[in-house]
Amino acid sequence: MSVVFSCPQLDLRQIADSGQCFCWRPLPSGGYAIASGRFFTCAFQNEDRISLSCGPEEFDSYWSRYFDLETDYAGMLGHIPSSDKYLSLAAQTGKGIRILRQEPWEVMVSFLVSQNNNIPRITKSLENLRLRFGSPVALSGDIGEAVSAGHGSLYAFPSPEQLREATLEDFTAAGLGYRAKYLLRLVKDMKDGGLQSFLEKAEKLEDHQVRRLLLELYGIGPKVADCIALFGLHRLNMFPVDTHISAVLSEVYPQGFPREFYHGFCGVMQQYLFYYHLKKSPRKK
DNA sequence: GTCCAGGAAAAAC
DNA sequence: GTTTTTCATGGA
Repeated sequence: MSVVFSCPQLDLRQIADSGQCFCWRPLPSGGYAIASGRFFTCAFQNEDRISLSCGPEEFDSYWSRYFDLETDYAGMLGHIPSSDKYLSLAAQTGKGIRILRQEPWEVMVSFLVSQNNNIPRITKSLENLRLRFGSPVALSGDIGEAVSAGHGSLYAFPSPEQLREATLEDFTAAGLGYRAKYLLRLVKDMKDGGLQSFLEKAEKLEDHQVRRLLLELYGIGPKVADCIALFGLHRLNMFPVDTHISAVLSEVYPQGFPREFYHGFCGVMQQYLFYYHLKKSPRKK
């Protein structure tokens, strides 16, 4: 069973390489196995046409929203003036990137682990958490074959409650390094409905207040807070500054990035800049 | 061996 | 209040 849809501003490979999600596994056949929440699908692309291995009901209720299909990315791209050569080139390079509506908890943990770390190891650590503490996801037959062939994840990301019995040693063994103590505290704070009340509280707040709320959590600083707000809470105006963006700012925008001009969707521009700089950086697989 | 990776907490100034 | 040091770990 599959759903096919068309979307010009959606490139699976670009999204997979954009560093906003760590739960996509490339399949030998060219697509990706994607795990999010209690759902699991395989995605394939042929030019503008995307194919998802799920039923129409699951597409309407989950994946359509996940891929942020109702947001107008073409309009944002069109807002970039040709006078900004660098951003124009970056946006042209990554015009298929969208900000996914991922599960907030998965994003919180992912970017907590991401600090002073590299993408392959982040991916590995999160995968370890799934294998050790997550529940197996239900797969229909054809998906199961595709996934097992690609050694994809067959486990959902563990909830705070599923992680409650985990010890510091467990998280260290998963490869978190010194970040293990951060996750231990985060689980303690978010279990037993803590996550739900946190999200309900955040929903009512302005961007800068959400940021402040996130900063109160142990192990979450400015950059990680912005990433969680952008990728986990879909606050599209957040502009996380990491090592890559910092390099771009000093090289291209010594006066600072014109955030006011892109008010409301600075985070999308940040993704274009990040992806472009990441692609140019020497560290390749 | 050294350096770096989507940084943040703790210590030192 | 601002700057510097420390923190695990694996890969180049």
